[in-house]
Amino acid sequence: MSKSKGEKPSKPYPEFPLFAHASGRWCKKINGKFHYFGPWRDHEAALARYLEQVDYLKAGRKPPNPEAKGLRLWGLCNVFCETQDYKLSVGEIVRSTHQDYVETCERIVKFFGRDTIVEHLQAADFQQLREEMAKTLGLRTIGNEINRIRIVLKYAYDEGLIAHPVRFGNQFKRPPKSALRRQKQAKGPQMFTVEQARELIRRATPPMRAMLLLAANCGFGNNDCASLTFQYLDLKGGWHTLPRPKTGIERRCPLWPETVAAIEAYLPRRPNPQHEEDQDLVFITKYGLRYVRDSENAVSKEFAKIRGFAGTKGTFYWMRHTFETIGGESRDQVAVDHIMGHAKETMATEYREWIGPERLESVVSFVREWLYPVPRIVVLP
DNA sequence: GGCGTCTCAACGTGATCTTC
DNA sequence: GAAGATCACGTTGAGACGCC
Repeated sequence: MSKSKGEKPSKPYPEFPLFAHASGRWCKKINGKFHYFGPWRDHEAALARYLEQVDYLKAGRKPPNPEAKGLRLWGLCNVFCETQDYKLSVGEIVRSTHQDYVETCERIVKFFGRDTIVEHLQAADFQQLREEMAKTLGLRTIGNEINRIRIVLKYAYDEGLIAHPVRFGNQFKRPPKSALRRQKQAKGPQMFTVEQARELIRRATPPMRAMLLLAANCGFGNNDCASLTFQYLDLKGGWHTLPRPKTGIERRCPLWPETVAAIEAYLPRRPNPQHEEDQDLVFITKYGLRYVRDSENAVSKEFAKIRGFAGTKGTFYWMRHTFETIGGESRDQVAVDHIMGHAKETMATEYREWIGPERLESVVSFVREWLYPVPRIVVLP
């Protein structure tokens, strides 16, 4: 028995994406397979359905059933983001973390589709998402993103928005530490040779020379330099006692004569700070601002110029890596960690009350001899 | 002690605007 | 015109804490 479908219609307009299939329906071939979107008699409804489903079909996923009941992905993301808005407003999280969550929500809505029922997501869906992320993101970033995606979907279960936890599958986990280590090794060492370090210091502007010497001498990073205040700097005694801004970990370090001299050479040229709260900062940009601010890192940018002159690659932070590596050769890792401001919460650090200054001096002298070797006088017998 | 979860901060870059 | 500031976005490293 054949149904009469009438005369096969032509496209209502040239850009219309579907074609009239002999079965009486509007059709489109996607990924090598024919999909049907409605009868000839209602081309607008067929087009609307096509537009709803095309992204899912192109991605090789099943489009959601509009009649299906359950929490939709966009609904979950809205509620989750409202919670994060609140956390941001009361200071529980910072702006960058809030932004990370918003972008994670945007990513899963874009990939899975806004109308996807959360409880319909399966391990295979997450595997596809991971493969998609792997096309553009590094291992570390994929791990962090996977983390946040799991947080969003865990939130749905914790809040009672879905009856069962989402199954992510065995593949949708942070990359193992071994893989992260392999990727790091593949990139090669991120430190300067002694010739590169000397050339960078030699070619630097006065403030950058002082900052580079602080990095080589004390393992300072960009923000350490930008946050250093006179309160924590004893040029006469030759010590700094700046706690690490990132962690608040206490640390102190003896300064080389070269470092003291570079800071003293810079200070007469130090511009006046624009803002009252920056009065005590040692390093100020030529426009009177602090070097590292919310969306600006003038240390990185100024270093990039010097790096160009010196004909080397790397970042300012590599000098910190260099200190850690060369300092480690002194065989007193505890003293190196203290100077670096690393918090290693072991029982030993719990019981250790202090580290003698001679141990810190020994480490920085070791690095200094690497950078500025003293000619040895050999006394012949 | 090891690992997973959650969070935060630092680093890096490019386009565009502003100031000197 | 050059240098620095601003904005936006992406990437990476690491600490705190809880659970097994």
